[in-house]
Order: sequence, then C-alpha cells, then structure tokens
Amino acid sequence: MAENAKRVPLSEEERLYLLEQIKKYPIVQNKKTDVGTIAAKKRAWEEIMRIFNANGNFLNRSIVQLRKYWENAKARRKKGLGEQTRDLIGTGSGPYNPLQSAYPKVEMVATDLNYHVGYQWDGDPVVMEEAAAKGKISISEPDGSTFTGTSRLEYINTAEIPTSSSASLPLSATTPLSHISGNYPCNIKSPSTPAPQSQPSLSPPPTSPSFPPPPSLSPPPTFSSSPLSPRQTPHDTRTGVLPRTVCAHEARERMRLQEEKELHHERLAEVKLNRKEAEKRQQRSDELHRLEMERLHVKVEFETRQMEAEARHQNDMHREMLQAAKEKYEQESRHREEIHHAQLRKLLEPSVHSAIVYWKLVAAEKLFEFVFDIFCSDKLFARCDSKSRLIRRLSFTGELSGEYFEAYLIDGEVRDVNQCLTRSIPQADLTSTFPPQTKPSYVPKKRASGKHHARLTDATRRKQLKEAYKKYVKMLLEEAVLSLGDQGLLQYDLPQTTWFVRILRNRDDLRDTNYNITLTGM
DNA sequence: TTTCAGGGTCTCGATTTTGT
DNA sequence: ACAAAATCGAGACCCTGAAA
Repeated sequence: MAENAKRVPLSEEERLYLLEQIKKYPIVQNKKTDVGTIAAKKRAWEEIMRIFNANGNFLNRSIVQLRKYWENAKARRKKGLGEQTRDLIGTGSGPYNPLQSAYPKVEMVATDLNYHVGYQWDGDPVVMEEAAAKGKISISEPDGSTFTGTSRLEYINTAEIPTSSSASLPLSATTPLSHISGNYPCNIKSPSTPAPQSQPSLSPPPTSPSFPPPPSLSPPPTFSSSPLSPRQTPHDTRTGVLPRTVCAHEARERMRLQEEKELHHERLAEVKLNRKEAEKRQQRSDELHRLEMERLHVKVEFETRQMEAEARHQNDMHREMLQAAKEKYEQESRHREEIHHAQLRKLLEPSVHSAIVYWKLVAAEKLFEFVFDIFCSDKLFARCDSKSRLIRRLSFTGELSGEYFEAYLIDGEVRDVNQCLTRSIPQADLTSTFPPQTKPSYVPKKRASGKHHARLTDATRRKQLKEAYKKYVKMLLEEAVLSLGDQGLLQYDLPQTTWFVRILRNRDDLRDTNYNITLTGM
C-alpha cells in the first residue's frame, strides 16, 4: 500500500458520471476472459477513462482507480443484496424496505458474439479427369466421324497402293541362257545358235555317238531336215564334201579346246598371282595393325603419364590452397582476436565514453553498489567493484553491442574470479536473507462467515518468497535510481525520470532498460 | 464510518511441456 | 502427431488496513 498515495474519494457527481459511462460500455460487464474480450474491455476502460478525465470539473483518475471503484461499488451492491435477503428470510423484523441502491441497473447480458464466421463455398471441385475425357471426345470431328481404327483400316484397305513386285507375274520366257557346255561333234553344234537350258533334256537321245541328233528347236543349218538348198547339188554330196567339212570342224574344235586350255592356264597363273598379292596385302595389313597397336600403346602410356603428372600437380595445388586457407584463417583468427582484445581494452578504458554498454555497467555499479563481473564468451573481461554487499554476475547473451544481460545472484560476499569462472555459484539463501523487511507470509484469518482461506501450499509460499524478493530487488534498484537524481542519470546515459503528481511514471522503464533480472535458486 | 487501494485466492483461456 | 498435464497470464472477486 503506497503511503504517499493521496486518497481523494469520488464525489457523488463523479460517481454518477462514471456509472453513466460504464453503462454505455456493457462489454466491461462481460465475465469472459478470452483474448478478444480482454482487449475489448481494455479499450472500453481506456475510453471511459478518457471521457471521464475530459470533464474539466473532475480530478484525473487512472484506469486502475476507476475499475477499483467499480469493483467496490459492485461489492457493496452485492453485500446490500445479501443483507436484504437475510431480512426477507428472517422473522420478527419490521416491514420490508427495499434496498435503495445508488447504482443504476446495467445490462448483464453478455454481448452475443454468435456472429457468423465468413464461410463462402466456392462450388464443386472441378474433376479434371472428366474434363480431360470431354476434351478427348471433343477431338471428334464435327460431322460425327471419328478416327477409329476401322475407318483408318478401311481407308488403308480401299487405297490403291501400286506395287513394283513382280513375284506374282509369270516368269519371262525371254531369259537368255548364259552358258551351254558340252562336247558336240564338229559337224553338229553351232556356237552361233544358243539353245535354251531345258532344250537338251527335251531332245531325244542320240542314236550315234558321232552323229547326235540336232536340237529340234534350232536345228543347225547344215543338218536341216528340210530339202536341199537350191545351191546344193546331189553331185557335191556324192564327191566327199561332207567328210572334209567334218574334219575342218574337228580341227576348229581342237583349236578351240587348245585355246581354252591356254586360257585356263593363264587364269590359273593369274589366280596364283592374285593370291600372292593378297598374301602380301595381308602381311602389310598385319604390319600396319601392329604398328598402330604400338602407336596406341605409346599414346596410352604417354597420356597416363600426363594424367599422373596432372594429378600430382592438382594435389600439389590443393595442398597449397589448403595451406594458404589455413594460414589465412589463422591470420584472420589472430586479427579477430587482436580486434577483440583491442575492443576490450577500449571498453575498459575509462576515457572512452562511446562504450555505452560498459559505462552503463559502471553506472549501475555506482548506482546499486554491487559488484558486476562481466563475462563474454565465458571469459571474465571486466569487473565493476565498489565494496559491495552483493555480487551481480552479468553475462552477455549476444554481442558486445547488445544491451541485454542476465544477472545471477551470489550470496553475501565478494568471491574471487576463478570461482566465478567455474560457474559453481552457490545458491542464494533467499528464505533467510531476503526479503528482510517485507511482509513475507500470508496469515489466514478467521473470517466472519466462518470460512477460511485455502491453506497455502509450499509451492505458493515459495512463489510468495520469490515475488517478494523480486520486488525487494526492484525496490533497491528504484531507490538507487531515485537517489541519483536526473543529473546522475544523464551522466550515466540512463533514461530520465518523469513524474506525475508525485508518481514516478517511468519507473518500469528505468528498471527494464538496462537490466533483466533472473533469480536462481528458487 | 466510509471509501480507497493493496493484496490474496480462484477461475478461465491460452500456451508450453511432456508422455505415449 | 496427438492428447494430457503443467504453466502462465489476466481478470473477477473478496478481505482488509489505512486515511479522510
């Protein structure tokens, strides 16, 4: 309870005016506590406060004050109704006097929020398969005909496809005989009259070896069965012309055979020659193949050596790159470390005022008379000490430029740095040390109605102690800030205080701007 | 005595954690 | 992934001390 809070009761006019405004916003009567309702009620109360304070005849009131008045009014109304009920139930009392309430009736009906959530049906889903099927059907031609297999086949079958094949045609009778072999008597066979291949078989067998019958289809002119030519005379036949002709024919036949024999020998010799040449060509080809294989082998060996050399070169390059990267990384690491050390030195340099973070800690150390061990990456690099009563161990959660710290409580006295580094921080005995001044516990009292408050559990008591200690610490911080004054806050780059009717308005800002307190051990 | 305001418990909804 | 349990936050309601 704030002792310095000025209690100015609401006048009757203020009460009526406030109740009128509350009546205009039935949402404040809604008992629902969901997010939307809470926000709506908050907005309604803000509007009520704005309207109330806009009246120049009234003293400005906060939302908390207005809401508290409303709660108290409701409690009084409820209490009065209870007394009225007891009067009605009780016997021996006087006439019933209805309770004259100073409060207007308000609508207790909660706003019907059964509004329809916008739902718009966007129709049946489109069946793509059907659409695709229709698309297939639409491919049919407008006249109804389709490209069915039957139509296509009909078209193919009815087409006049010319063919060049002559297989169905009968064999031509004009095929000439390529060769006819055989020994015929010199007076019978005529080389100038070729005969079909089938003709010899059709001819009758010869009656005499020396005089075979001539072919029936093409009889030689000399043995024609026809009557004698007009130039032949029976005299010639009788005087031995025929034997001479036969002999001459035999002589010519022998010459022909001789010529054929010579030709055969020539061809045989030519074949032998060709064979030798082929053998030579084969030898040359084999030689060329061997040379080609040797060339390829040399080429493969060369390329293999080249690839190995290339691989060795690449390995060397890779090794050099790795070495260079390693050296660069080490150099950059050294550079970063130097920058870090320089930054730390700069932070620790008292003359540098740009290091707001560090100086805020210095200011906090002076403000709160605590010891601040400032850690970065688990390394202690700064300590703000002023013979303190407590140690507050701060560690950056982000970069040095960050302004967020976590504070861990260490009990009692200053401990050495090594102990802090091990993070084996003993837990604070909060129950015995804090809060030393505040009223920690809640003592149940016997109520007039005979009921008792629920007995506090251990968890509830721990929660009470925790909250009490947090308040105690915040009170210390606030007292320190207030004792410093605005000039001191300005000197240490801390936010200025703003006041309104003896109330420090930005006390929360002052607490939260620089320090986020985390308590351990509870 | 009345009224304001601090502080307690309880309830409810939302969110997070935990177990299956 | 889901459900149950735990936790958190805000408000409602109530009690009580202190000041006017």
